[in-house]
Amino acid sequence: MPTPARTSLDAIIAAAWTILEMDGLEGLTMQRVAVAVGVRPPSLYKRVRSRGDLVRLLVEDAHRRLAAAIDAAAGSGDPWRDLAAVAHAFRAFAHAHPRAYEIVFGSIREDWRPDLATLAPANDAVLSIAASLAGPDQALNGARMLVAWAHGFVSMELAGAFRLGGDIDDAFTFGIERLAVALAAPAR
Amino acid sequence: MPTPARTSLDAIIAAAWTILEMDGLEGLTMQRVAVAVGVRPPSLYKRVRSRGDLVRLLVEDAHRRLAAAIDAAAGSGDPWRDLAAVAHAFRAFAHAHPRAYEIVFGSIREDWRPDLATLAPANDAVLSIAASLAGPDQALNGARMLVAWAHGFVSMELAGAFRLGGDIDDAFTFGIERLAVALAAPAR
DNA sequence: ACCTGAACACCGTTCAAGT
DNA sequence: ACCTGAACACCGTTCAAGT
Repeated sequence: MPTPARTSLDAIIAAAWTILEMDGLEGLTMQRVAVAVGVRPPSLYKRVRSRGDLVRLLVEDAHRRLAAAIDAAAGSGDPWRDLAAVAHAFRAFAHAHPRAYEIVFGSIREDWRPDLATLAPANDAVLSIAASLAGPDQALNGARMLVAWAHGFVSMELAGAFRLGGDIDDAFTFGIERLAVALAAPAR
Repeated sequence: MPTPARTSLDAIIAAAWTILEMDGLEGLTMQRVAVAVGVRPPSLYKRVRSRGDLVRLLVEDAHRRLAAAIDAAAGSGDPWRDLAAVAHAFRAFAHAHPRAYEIVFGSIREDWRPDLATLAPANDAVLSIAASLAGPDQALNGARMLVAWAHGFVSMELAGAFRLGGDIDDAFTFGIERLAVALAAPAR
């Protein structure tokens, strides 16, 4: 005799986000998710293959949201302005959703990595900025320099790694300005 | 009646490194460490307060080794040459000891973070390079830009995040050259 | 068709008991 | 003084049994 579904994949993902943003990956247990959606742990396996699978769904979701935020920030037509806008949007996302940011860049695991297409809008935006500033030949190198710097800065900031004082906002703005100069400058 | 010690803190740390480099943080269990040093899990708590405490010891050790590698690479007197040497030493360390690198930059946890003094040699080397290139007023901002870029690049590389093809070594060299230009250039 | 209790193989950690 | 088995409170996951 069929039993009505007592939860859903969407409810599970929503509950997982709440727990993840509160207590991080290590706090995200199947037991806590089960309690949050009102079923017993074994029932979760009707919607999700494993805990790892659930994490993969969250990583994909986070990728999509980050890509959308970056894409929305670009498009002014001025690469200098776009660079600053994208960098600030990137950092703002990380500050607003630190755990989401963390799992996007922190999950080494092959099986948690979403499709390249999910990130395509963000990739395109950054590549276009880099091509405008550094020329099409150096677009990929330039984009990698931009993303590496932005990710390194934000992840160190979130990790509390900037411990020598000074103004962090100022350091971020400094980086944006000098990066634009560096990309636009001819190689020495 | 006293019993002779059957293991030591050094043996525990050495075993932990082997396990960590092989299977990462999640593979580092007290049970596996105990087996590796030839005691039962409860005995580990005579040398180490907790698993977290053991991880903290590893993080400290990794910090020291990374700082030493960076310090050794600098000191030519030429900031352009030093910048390249330090960047390559930094990347080489990450490639040679990916898990050690990972726990140095990846551990958000307050209680795992070692003393600032452990990193002092590396901080000094990078600050000195940045001061030479960008001037003393922008030394801290410049150093933060350098470290953010290097860490972002290497961590993305280790995570397999550069997925659009192209030559990664080339992108790294490109970054070094443009960073030097960017720091040495006057603000626009 | 979905949910559940019971079970299994793991964790980290504590502690009384052994030597 | 150090080591151990047993125990506790947790994990993720499977599966037969219930509705």
